[in-house]
Amino acid sequence: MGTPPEGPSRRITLADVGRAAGVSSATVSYVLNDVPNQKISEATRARIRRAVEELGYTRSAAARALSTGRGDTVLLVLPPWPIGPLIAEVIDGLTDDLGRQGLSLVTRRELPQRSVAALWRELAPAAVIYFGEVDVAERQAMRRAGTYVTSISGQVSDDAADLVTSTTGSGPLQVAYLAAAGHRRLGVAVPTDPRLGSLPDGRLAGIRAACAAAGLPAPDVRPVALDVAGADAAVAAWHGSVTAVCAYNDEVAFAVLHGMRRAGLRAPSDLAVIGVDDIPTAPFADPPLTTVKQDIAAITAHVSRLVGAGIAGAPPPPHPTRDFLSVVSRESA
Amino acid sequence: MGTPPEGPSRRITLADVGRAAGVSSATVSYVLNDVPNQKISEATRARIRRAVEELGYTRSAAARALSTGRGDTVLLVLPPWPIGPLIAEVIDGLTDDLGRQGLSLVTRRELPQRSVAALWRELAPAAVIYFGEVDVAERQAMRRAGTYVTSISGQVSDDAADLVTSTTGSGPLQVAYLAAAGHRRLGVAVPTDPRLGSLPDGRLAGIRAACAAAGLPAPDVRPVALDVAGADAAVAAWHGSVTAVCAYNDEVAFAVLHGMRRAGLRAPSDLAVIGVDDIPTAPFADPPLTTVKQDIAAITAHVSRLVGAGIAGAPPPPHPTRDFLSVVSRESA
DNA sequence: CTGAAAGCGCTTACAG
DNA sequence: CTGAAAGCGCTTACAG
Repeated sequence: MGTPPEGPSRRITLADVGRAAGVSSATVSYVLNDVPNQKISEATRARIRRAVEELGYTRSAAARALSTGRGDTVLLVLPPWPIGPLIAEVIDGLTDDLGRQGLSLVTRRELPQRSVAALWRELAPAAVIYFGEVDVAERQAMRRAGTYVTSISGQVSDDAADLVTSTTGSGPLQVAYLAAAGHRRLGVAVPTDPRLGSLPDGRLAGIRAACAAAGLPAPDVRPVALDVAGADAAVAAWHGSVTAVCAYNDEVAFAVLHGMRRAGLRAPSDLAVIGVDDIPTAPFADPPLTTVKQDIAAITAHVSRLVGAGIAGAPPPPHPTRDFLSVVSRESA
Repeated sequence: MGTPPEGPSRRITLADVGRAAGVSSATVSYVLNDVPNQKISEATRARIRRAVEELGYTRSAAARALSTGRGDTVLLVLPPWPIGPLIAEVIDGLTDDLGRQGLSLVTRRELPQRSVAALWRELAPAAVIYFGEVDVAERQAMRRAGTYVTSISGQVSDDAADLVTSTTGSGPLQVAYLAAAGHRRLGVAVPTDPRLGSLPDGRLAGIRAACAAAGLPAPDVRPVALDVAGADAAVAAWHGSVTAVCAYNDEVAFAVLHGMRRAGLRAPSDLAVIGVDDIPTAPFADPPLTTVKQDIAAITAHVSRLVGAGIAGAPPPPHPTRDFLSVVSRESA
């Protein structure tokens, strides 16, 4: 029913705890926040903690945010492209990892209408994590206001300070794997979803650079739509001219494999195919899909540490040397 | 660097806007919130709106939450099971739809350690949306405190008031589709992931009931692990004894199809297979997967309306009569 | 070793 | 038609 709350539902406050423990609310705040240089006896601390326990006190995020000028939330800005299982995993990992540090992950889709800056001002999050490119001016404004800003990005960043986490290198890894298997003429299958924006370009650049570095000819890049006939033309063009194709991701790889089946071609003999992501169905592709896997758990763990340190004003943790990337070799390449 | 914010980064407040517009902060608050019965001249309103614009004012979520006792956030409690593309879509849709109502979707994974109630007290969200079962006591406590609670659930709910959105029926739909195609002896492929908890049981119950209602014999239920050999035993057992299988979801269907390939069997002639979800790669299965699709956009739109009405204390929107479900018929069944 | 008090930025009866 | 003022629940110099 629409009846307003009534009766015994008053919120338990710091003052309530203080009263129960026989101290002021300030003291409670001190012990709850482990404020240093505040010599409070162990006995008092224990009494306070017990009162907290007994009353079931939880502090108000709003009040805390208001008085400190900064909340315990971390804003993850989701790009407008479709959220795949990978991003889901990232959200997941970040929620867990940050939660362990007392931070609440808040997710916001980046929409053309609503500016991130507006949401940022409203929420006053402790940090914001971008997923991809960051507007330089926006980032600076946030930093000036004391918000830690970082990004999980495919691009190499120009922001020396903390935009460090890179999840690329998948393209080069695909190329290296195929080159090691003796392939020299490579195709690249790029998706056609316009929502992906310039994302495929970055991946593509990585592949092109890797080909050049390895002394391979420039790859034969072709769009593959995610529908049943999407790969037909590309497969026809590749067949004979190219011996292996790097797919933008596993979904595109599935489309390519399907196109090959329609053309009576087999992987890897007629055309080797390698994906990116290792989605759950990758092992059940026909043939089972060789793909590049990102260690999402490691990525989120690192980003969480980065954010934690950044908020505390501590030096950032050393950037992991390994690349969070590996190829899982199955049968398609 | 770790330097604290300094210089011209003071936050713009209601009072600033009031000063600029030559009114009190209270008046600004009134026009910004469209408070009724507060006869403020159009001229004043315009002046205020211009000041807001010029100063780039955005109100502090924390202060607002603190003074109203309720934030503009909506907490979506994510179940501990793995987040698939479907849940990602739900998050997505809800973020969009609720955002349009001025509400911020906040997502929290349900973890064994951290209680939802604690987070709820901290955040003081306007509403919480569960994904599955809700603890009755917890729900009541939240409601008593004025938080709107609802759930997107597979189970039919006992909570007459507002736990209305049901996303099940996929099982019965699978059965109906197969029965219409002349199948009578059905298999069911259930996943083995322990994180799914009792979820498959609900689906299974639906399938069993549908079989009984359609006069079909009880289905032959078998677990299918999501690895390469996972479906082998089940496929061997089903072959000959059963003519079609309902997979718990598309991923399981992929595993079954893969097992069939390993056994030299073809769908649908040897065994028809139908999934649930219509994941992006479903059209590229071999053969293309027939599956039950949920209209996520419609679901999130409805839930958003439900939440919006619930928060406002308005009567809930009529429950949509259609079931958000349809089968997309491809070749596997 | 601990507390009184101001302040964070809003909302909202209440008074005029 | 509009404003002064109390209050939401914290944090944090400051005083003792």
